[in-house]
Amino acid sequence: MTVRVRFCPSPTGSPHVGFARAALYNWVFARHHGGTFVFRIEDTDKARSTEESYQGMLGAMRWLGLDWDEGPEVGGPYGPYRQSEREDLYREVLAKLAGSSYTYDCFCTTEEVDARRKAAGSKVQGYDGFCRDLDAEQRAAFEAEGRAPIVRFRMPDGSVTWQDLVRGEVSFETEFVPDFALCRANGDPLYTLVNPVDDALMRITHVLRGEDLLSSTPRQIPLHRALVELGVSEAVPEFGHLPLIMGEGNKKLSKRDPQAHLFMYRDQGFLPEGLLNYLALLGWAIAADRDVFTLEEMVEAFDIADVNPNPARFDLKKASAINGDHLRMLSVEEVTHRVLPFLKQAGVVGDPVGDADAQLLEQAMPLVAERIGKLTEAVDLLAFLFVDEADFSVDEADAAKLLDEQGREVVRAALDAVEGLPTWSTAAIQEALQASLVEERGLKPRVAFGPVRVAVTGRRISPPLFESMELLGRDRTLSRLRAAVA
RNA sequence: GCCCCGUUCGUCUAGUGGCCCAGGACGCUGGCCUCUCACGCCGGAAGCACGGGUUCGAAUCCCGUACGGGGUACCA
Repeated sequence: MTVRVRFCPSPTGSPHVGFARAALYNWVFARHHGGTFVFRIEDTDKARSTEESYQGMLGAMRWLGLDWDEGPEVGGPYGPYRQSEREDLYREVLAKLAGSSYTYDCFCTTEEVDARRKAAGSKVQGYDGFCRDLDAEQRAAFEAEGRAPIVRFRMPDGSVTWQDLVRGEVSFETEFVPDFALCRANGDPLYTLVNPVDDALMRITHVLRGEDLLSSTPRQIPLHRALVELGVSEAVPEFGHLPLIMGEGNKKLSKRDPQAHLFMYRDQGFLPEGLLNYLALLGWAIAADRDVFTLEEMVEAFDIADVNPNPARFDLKKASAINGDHLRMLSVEEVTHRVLPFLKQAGVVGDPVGDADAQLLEQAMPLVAERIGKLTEAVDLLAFLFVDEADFSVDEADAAKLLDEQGREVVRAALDAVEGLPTWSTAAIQEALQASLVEERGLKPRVAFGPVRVAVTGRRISPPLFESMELLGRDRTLSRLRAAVA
């Protein structure tokens, strides 16, 4: 049997980290088994779905590098893949169900149901089955009142049990699972119908989703069985419920939580492979003593049975650390390529990049590639090399600390030592400063080079000083040293 | 309230009855390296929720309790 899995977000709001994790696990599962990864858009809720959000979902998948075999823009044999374009299909299936004994028409309002539940002192919430066995006369009476019925699924007696791919055996007594609505009174199909119907129609074999949907499974399995019985599909899929990702306060990470937003990580300079690696760790481990790996390695090693069922807290610090490890796995050329958009956006280099800047960048990147944990950090480290001399400024707080009277004295000495250098090279600069400041004046290296660093780069934290001075060039370096002591 | 799921260092995890007086990672912390910051290296503190069983033997199996989470719509 060929594995077919799907990832089916609702385009409401911006994609969040739970989105990325669910997409990742489904994608990896499909790739591991050589199966098909279906991307479907669940936009049946017309009031909440937006085109902007839809575009965001596609953009998020592309940024993450999770490609889909069937879905929007690539098509496939079971399309269309946006539920808003599948309404005819749902109405067709709904008609089949309505013509069977698996469903019944229900005329009750929510208020009536609540009132009856309350009066009966029932512990169970939701529908009470009032309309299950209406006769023709009762139907006629409701219709005479002008009521439009909805279609409800008739839950079977007994229990629903399945082998959850992540949790093992899970079982619900159906007395606690009320008959549920499949459509609105106006005929609009609901998620309860549409999600399992699409899984059935698209021949999905494994449903991997968040634990928040665990309690909808005892409704979906009987519905799937009915669909098989009615010839709509061939088999009931297997289910696996992934642990939820928790945020602050140990609540499910919600769209309201700023840490939840995927694009925040992209904009902060996370690598998609770094974020994905971290997300994979929330519920899965590749080995006992290892937690940095590539997507390919994950595809190779992934087994849904190894996924941990308990919820995990999102830890930004560890996510950053893993991201840093991935950054250091990249070649300098690759880091340069990834950093470039951030440099352009910050206006550090032009767009397109000029020849001189490109050359300078190529020389400077080896100095910064290893010392950043996020792509945006390169911008701060590199800006001093590219800025127009007129716009160069020294960080005030850093200047206050290091360019005091004593610091300026050091800078004067540095200026003397370096001004007449016959060759302007890292080695020559280092030798001259070392001799003058450390050996001659007996200064500790950090005391000697700190003020010079601030004067030349504008900050206490910078790429290595002597290399920086060489790259900056003699003229600009000297003018900055003079400016610092003026 | 009711139903379901879960519970190993602060956090993420390894562990599927003896290899565990519990291993790794992030974080924290002492030190080394060092022109700053990172990186790298060496060391430290820190955990099997609790109570009963089962067993020669339990972090691992069973029951209960506590705690946490999810669900409970004509949302998805």
